[in-house]
Amino acid sequence: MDNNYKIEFEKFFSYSLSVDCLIFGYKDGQIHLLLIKRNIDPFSGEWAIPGDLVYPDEDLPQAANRILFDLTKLNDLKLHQSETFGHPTRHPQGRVITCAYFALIKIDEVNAVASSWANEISWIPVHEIGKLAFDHKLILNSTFNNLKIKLKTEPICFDLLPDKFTLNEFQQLYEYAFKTDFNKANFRKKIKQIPFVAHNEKQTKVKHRPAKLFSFDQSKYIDLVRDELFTFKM
Amino acid sequence: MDNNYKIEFEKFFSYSLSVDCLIFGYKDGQIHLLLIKRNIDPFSGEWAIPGDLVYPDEDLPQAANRILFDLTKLNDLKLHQSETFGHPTRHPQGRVITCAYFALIKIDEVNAVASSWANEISWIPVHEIGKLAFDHKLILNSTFNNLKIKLKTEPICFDLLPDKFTLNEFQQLYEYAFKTDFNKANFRKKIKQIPFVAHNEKQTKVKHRPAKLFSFDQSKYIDLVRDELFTFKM
DNA sequence: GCAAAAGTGTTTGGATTACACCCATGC
DNA sequence: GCATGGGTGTAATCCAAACACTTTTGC
Repeated sequence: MDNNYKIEFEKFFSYSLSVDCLIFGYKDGQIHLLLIKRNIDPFSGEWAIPGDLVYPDEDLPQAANRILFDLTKLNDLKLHQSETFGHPTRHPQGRVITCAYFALIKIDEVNAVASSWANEISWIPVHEIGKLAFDHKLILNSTFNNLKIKLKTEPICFDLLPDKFTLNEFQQLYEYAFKTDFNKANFRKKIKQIPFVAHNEKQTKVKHRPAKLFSFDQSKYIDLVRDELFTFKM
Repeated sequence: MDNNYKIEFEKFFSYSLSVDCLIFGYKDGQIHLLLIKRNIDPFSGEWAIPGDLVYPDEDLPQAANRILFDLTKLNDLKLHQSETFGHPTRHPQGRVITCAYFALIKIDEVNAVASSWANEISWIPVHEIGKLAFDHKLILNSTFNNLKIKLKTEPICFDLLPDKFTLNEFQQLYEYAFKTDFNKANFRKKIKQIPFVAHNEKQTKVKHRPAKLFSFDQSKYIDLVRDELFTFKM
């Protein structure tokens, strides 16, 4: 960005608007976040949450979906709005207000790729993320909190889990998110009401008794909720 | 820098940013929202949520606090961020992104006043609010939902209740918010753990047995939470 | 057989619910 | 006295936590 550019910027407009897109995935018992390594100043070389300015005539979720698509080639995923950050000095080069969205993806079904604006990307376990560019650590903390709140009341964990999962993978997702251990027997009693499809398939390549595979029964869930026979609660 | 570039640029950054401030109060067993009657187009003559453009060098909560102060002369209240709305056509005169905040006030301690930009204001029970200007009905619905979620997990009900309240006023606040009736004896058992100051005073001017007055014991609450002896849950 | 994790049953104590009853005040 | 809401006790039930136990696989 050359200097003229910045002068024009400040002369005509006092602020601009961006969205940041926090893409969460689950593997190896850990919730990961997709980060990009910045290759332009400011914060060149540092890890950041993917984001971009909102285009004219583009709705905010649409902008977030564009970023998501650029990185994952995934389309039309459910986006969850998180917090909006607008502190006057949060961006060193001008006033940029950013609205954070998060998306949950089945990590084994995508191959996140570098894009024009992100030549190095990486999945990093949420609890191991250190310093980030801008105020992105704040954005992550706030957004992960929002994710945790939704994990308690909506069946969005199944957006993170693979289509077929074991009950232990399911349990470990919550154990990682809330940093607590649950008793296996009690956990299974609690989730008994959740509508699952029990497959005949089992885990393979494990050196112990293989676990049964389950799927979330989306259509049965919708029916149950419609008839007020069940509310998801963890 | 050539001229084309500049035109592109202006187009790109021709948004403006506002905050809307939803001010809730509680009286007569109902949660009320402070609305203003617009006296300029668009939507002149219609009811709307108070809001204003964000000033340069002003943080978002600061802008919301400014609106709150203009209308109520209250300062430094806790503001809760709600949803951000940015649909390209949500404002008929241009692209305006708005970030919604809500504040909870003790309605009997303020005297909401008209201001330069709001010559008619009114407290309206939340469940009786009809059509509003712009997409303000959407904003209200989303924000009242956020309020309800926080009412379940944080002791913010005491920001709405008067300093000294009866247990029935307390109960009725939740009954109004969630549109359900609670059993009195069971409700009182549930709230037994909440730290209250029990006053010797009683209700006056009621034509039945006067109820005892209580206050929320803020400092005890903070101690209990710090020591993880209590979490607010309704 | 052994290690490792899958998977299930029992007991207990605390919380939730339904319901019944008594109490204090104004008129 | 009676109407009105304030205020409390009991018993049945449900739910969550703690814990122990059996099962199935690989090696």
